[in-house]
Amino acid sequence: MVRAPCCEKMGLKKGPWTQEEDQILISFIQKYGHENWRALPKQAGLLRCGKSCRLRWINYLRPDIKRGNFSEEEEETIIKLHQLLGNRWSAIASRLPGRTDNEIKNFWHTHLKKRLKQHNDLPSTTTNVSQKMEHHIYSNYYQDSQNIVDYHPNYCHDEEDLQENNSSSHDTQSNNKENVQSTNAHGDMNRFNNDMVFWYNVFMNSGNNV
DNA sequence: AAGCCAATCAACCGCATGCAG
DNA sequence: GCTGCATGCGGTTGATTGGCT
Repeated sequence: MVRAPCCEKMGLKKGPWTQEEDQILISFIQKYGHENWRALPKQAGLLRCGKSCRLRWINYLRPDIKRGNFSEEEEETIIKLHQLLGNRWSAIASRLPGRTDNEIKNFWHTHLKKRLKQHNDLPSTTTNVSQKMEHHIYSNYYQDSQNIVDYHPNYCHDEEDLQENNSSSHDTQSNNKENVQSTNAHGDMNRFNNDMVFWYNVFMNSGNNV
């Protein structure tokens, strides 16, 4: 719809945050919360746009943020969730306490994507469950470039959608899904649905075991 | 020591969505 | 139902850092 005014045009500051700005933002939010991001910088005396403040708070200053390297468990969770949800980083982040969508997105692009690409090259040497899972996923969905389009998990919304996975969709993205899938053979669709249900179950059951 | 290059990650941009009037 | 505002989200950029020659 209508875009918020650009920071530059408003004479607002861009670029890296200073410690001083961080402090101002933290103490303001601790005192008054963040009901209205747009009004916040003005009230707090920051020369930033609300969007920038929100991002800084969510991705860096929030007290419950977990910083540092991702554990193996977290890595595997991200991989599994990415298979289920696609590039829905905020949905993935919501299942990883203390991690932000931005952090996960960066981690995916810099580490996991690369790592999983390598997995493509070692077909039968996998030993543990997660390795087998990853291999299964990639041999099914990623090896064939055609499948990347046809089966891309972006088209699946989240667990709720998966549970009602055969039903029709209710937004534009899902309409695209229908359009894309209508060009596929029914057999492919069934395989897709079966696999998605399978991985959904794997994921739901893996919580305590990974 | 200097220069180059790749990797990393914080931050920005633009679009989508939800909601109130 | 339409319009406009606020926020959320995903993609992308660009500055910084670290490793290599």
